[in-house]
Amino acid sequence: MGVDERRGAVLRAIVEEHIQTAAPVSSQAVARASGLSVSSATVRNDMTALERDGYVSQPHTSAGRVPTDRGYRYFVDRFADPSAIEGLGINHQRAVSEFFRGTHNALEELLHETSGLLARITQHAAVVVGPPAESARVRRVDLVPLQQGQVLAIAVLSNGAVERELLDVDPDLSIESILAAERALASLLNDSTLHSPPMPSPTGDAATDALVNAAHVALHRRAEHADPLYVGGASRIAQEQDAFATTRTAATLLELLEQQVVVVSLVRDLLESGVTVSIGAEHSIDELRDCSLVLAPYRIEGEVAGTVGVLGPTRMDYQHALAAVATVSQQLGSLLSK
Amino acid sequence: MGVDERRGAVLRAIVEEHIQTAAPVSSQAVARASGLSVSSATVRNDMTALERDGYVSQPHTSAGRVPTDRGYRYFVDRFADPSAIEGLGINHQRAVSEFFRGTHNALEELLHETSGLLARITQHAAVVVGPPAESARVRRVDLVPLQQGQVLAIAVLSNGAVERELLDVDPDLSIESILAAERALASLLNDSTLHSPPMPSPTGDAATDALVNAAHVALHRRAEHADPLYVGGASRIAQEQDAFATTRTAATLLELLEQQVVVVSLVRDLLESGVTVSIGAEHSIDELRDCSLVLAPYRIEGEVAGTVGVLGPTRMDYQHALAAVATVSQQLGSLLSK
DNA sequence: TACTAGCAGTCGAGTCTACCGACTGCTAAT
DNA sequence: ATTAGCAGTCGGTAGACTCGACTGCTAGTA
Repeated sequence: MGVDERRGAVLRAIVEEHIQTAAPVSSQAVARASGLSVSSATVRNDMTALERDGYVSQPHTSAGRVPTDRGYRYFVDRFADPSAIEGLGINHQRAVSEFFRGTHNALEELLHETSGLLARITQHAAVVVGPPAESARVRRVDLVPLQQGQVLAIAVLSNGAVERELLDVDPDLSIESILAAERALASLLNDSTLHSPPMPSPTGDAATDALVNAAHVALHRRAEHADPLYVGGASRIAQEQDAFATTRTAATLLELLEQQVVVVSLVRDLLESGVTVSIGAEHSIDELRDCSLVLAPYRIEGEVAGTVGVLGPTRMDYQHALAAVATVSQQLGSLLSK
Repeated sequence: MGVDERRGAVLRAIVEEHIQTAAPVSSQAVARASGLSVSSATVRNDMTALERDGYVSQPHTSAGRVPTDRGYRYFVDRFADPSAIEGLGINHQRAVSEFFRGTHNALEELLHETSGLLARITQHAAVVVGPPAESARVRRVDLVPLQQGQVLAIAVLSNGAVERELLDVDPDLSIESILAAERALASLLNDSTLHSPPMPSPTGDAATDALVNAAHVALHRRAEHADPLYVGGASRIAQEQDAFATTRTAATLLELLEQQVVVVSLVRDLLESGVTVSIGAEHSIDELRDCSLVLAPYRIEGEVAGTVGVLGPTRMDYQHALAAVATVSQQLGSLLSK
């Protein structure tokens, strides 16, 4: 076995051991656990080399080594097999299957529950990004008068999502005008996507036209900037006492998840560049310095529709997380494709 | 000033000081801050009496006093004026007004954003319980076929809420049957509440009847057990380092909020018995032993429709929290009443 | 050249001690 | 009834010390 190969094995042992124990890993522990039959002294030599190259670091002089972001990266690229669904364990596999075999409600709830499932099996916070409303076709449009001067515009999309916007209208607007607007909207939008920009489409009646336009604009706007984020198991972040040492960071993390927007765009950016594992400082958001993100897109009828992901400390079980997101995304996709 | 009166003042000073400093309060501090002109020795005597009666306690022998749940209770009952909206401060008042003057979307979003507002001004986690769907009238019912064998049932309620359930149906069901079912449902439900139990209503066609019934049952079930909880500022819980000493409790708290159901029923129970402030162990849920809950119902057209509340450590600023929930609930109610 | 054994050195973490200071409780005086 | 003053209690902090888990290095071996 060449020396480079052995160093890889040493790094692997360090990562695996550290993931298990959460403590710096000593040369002895590696010599014992790696399966290599070399002495701890040899491991020590390799460790200094690994440290020189930036794969591991020492918290302080007389301590074992801890993987750096770069070390984790090497480990993931080299040793983690994303297709290894067997990394899940039979119990979790069964849990996933059962979950998706059960009955579910409209899209939003399914996605929310999926994030809970993923959190449960990975023991980390989980995120699910829904399919963008853009790609779904409009199945129905309603304009429902709620009270004087208020109309609720509702669009039902082919994927089961329901977009709605409250509109303020002229209180004296007649029911007939609303109905006319509804008809006009229906013929305008049905079977098209909400993504396409609103176009004027005169019906002859000014009040009706105004309402049609307002509803169209509102629904379009919503479809534009809302692919919602579902977060499950956020409380796990608070449990990760050791990883997010200061309570401070845990709190800011939770806040970040509450705000949603940052996370959504991060996930989208990562996935667009084909990244499925983002480790520590690799992503640019400062609050996520100590976190890793393991992602998998799910496909509806072949098209990438959204993303499921796990958010945990950099010291996380990547094998397991990868297997979990792979399984869940696959099953979610096939359920949604039906 | 009688001795009982003075003891009340001492207790008040202890509570107020403790809320500010988070530390046990010494007799000197009380003598200095209470406005009473007595010596610390006198205060000490009163303190032993207060301790004997269970209003305060000593963390250890040579420490100051800390209010007990009972002490907070007395303080709230006696000194906190729930109608004291001026306890909010002009800035917060303005923030609330501006929030409600801005435009908002459908009910669910408004409530969610309201929880965020309340969290922001109180610096604690906030909850909003939505109006029960039961009381709202049905404005529209849709049955939208999504794909072979799937129909989405949608009910739009007069309060702007939209309830939906996904139904599995016979894949060969004709469009006409679905339309017929939709018409039947509309005449069955329009202007009534979802609360009333489903009744058979034969139309003559078996398949249609089955669908009508399935939709009705599903929507009714949903209206029954779903008055949803909106949680804002959950991350504040993690920030309360001192109050929820162990990370453990913070995590379980967050989990509780995620599960929703426990909190919803607690809030409902409390409000039914007219309680607006529940302190520490007063509520029976063990995980909330160190928390207080400050609630205010909001009314839509005179009827109690839901609740807004603040969830914080027992050591919280009750004055401010009371003022906040009072203002927010009042404004939320009047917005929803329109 | 590649590896190993063994030793010296480093440093964190835990324990012990002593001490300071912040309180209280009590007593005696007003 | 109130107060002043004093003695006693106890948590928290700082310093000294030890222990043990490491590493790095050097010299020796295959």
